[in-house]
Amino acid sequence: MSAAREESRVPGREPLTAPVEDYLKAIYTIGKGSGAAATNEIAQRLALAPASVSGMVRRLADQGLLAYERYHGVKLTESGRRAALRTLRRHRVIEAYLAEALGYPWDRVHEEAERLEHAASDELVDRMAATIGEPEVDPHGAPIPTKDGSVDETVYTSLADLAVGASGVVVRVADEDPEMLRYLGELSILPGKRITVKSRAPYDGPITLGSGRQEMSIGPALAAHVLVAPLADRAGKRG
Amino acid sequence: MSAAREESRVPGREPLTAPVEDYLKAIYTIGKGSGAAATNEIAQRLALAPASVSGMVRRLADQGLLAYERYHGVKLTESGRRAALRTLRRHRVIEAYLAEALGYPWDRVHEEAERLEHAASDELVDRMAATIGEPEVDPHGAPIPTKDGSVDETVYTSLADLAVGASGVVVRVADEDPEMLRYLGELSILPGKRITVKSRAPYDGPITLGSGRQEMSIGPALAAHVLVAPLADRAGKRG
DNA sequence: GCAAAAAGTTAGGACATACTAACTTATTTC
DNA sequence: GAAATAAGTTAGTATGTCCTAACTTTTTGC
Repeated sequence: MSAAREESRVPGREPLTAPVEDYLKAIYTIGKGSGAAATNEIAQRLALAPASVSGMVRRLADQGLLAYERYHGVKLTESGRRAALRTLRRHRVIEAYLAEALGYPWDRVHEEAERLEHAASDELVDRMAATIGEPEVDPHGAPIPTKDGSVDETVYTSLADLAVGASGVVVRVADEDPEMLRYLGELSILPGKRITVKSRAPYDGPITLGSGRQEMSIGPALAAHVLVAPLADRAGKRG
Repeated sequence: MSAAREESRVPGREPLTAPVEDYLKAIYTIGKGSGAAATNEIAQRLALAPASVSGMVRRLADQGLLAYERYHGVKLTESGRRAALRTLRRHRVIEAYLAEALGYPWDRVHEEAERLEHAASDELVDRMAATIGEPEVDPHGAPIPTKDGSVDETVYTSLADLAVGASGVVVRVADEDPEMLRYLGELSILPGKRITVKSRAPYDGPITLGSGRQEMSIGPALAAHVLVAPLADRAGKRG
């Protein structure tokens, strides 16, 4: 009976709990591309008290999922990174599937995926991906990790950093805030859209954008959440 | 801050945890049609120690989900019944969806649904149901509760109880054991199949069945897991 | 380079869920 | 109807995750 309960004691193969998966995801996205994640950042992203993070982080280090030095933040180990990417893949495949196959509006896929990612098996996720044609990005443009754990880690410019006069194609928008997503949708600032920065008012003022014949103005906070692939600047700076 | 955490304190509207949903489902299926559920039965169905059930059952009673009298089993309250049926609906819609939309084999939908049922929102479940045409039963023939909490509670005869010479249409098979489902699939004892009991060997011996031109023999344990709607007996007893 | 501020940690506790061991109540059997 | 058996409960404990309060370490700003 105790044997039955200890089943697969292969080290590092025990299924991770939902909170653990959330920590790993958070740490991965914070420290994306090598950086370390600070306790407070993790706490903020997960809406937890910093003290809780200290505690959890120590346990995760014991499990070999991350490297932890007291007072100096954490970094995922290879095994932690793999686990994080597995969860991220689930999340993004599920988002894409909900949007594609079930007609979910793009502002609500995140919340639903946030719960399903912990319950869906790898097989389910793979079937979903296959059914909608192995998408490479989720509905917000975030790249979907492959099964073997590789992701596109290209770093894009945000609309807030694009020079006046420059153009870019929207590749990705922040996915967590439904209201923001609805607003971006209204403005039709969507992945794939081509946008030009017409002008930028001083003192963090509004940024005026052109897209096709449309012209609009958004604040820098919003602009920071829109990532673009810059296009060869056809016009130089003007404005 | 404490206000933010106590949010929706409407009594009986707090989201239920996965274990609680599992208890309610188990209690519902055990006491289906009014009966009370015994502690040991609940424990067995959930693979828990009876002591754990005693503890949980008291908490569920405090929450108004069931009526509990020490040493005398439990019965769901109306609110408990509603919660159980909500979970059962999720489970069965998910099973049906996995089979229909994602090509899941019928012996594996149960396990996957067992986890997803706790993570899927009502909206997701409703979209799934709509997408596959509002099915009335899951892949094993179990009736899907409607959104407003009604279910078909017809009690069917099992193949083990069908008289020799009698015929019936398979309406439902037990859903939990993948191996059994695969075996039934091989024999093509599937919901919708018409089957006649040809003979029954004494002392719990094998039951011989006819279905179309096919003839086969199964044990009474397996037969007990196949529910049928008896057909008017066209031939009287013979054999 | 030291004081104030920020960041992070430990201590101690809560809650949900499970367990085993020991006990109590109910049911069965003769 | 009393003893044996079955069913169910309580007591005490463990684990995972979270919290607040108090403390320590690091960083920042002059």
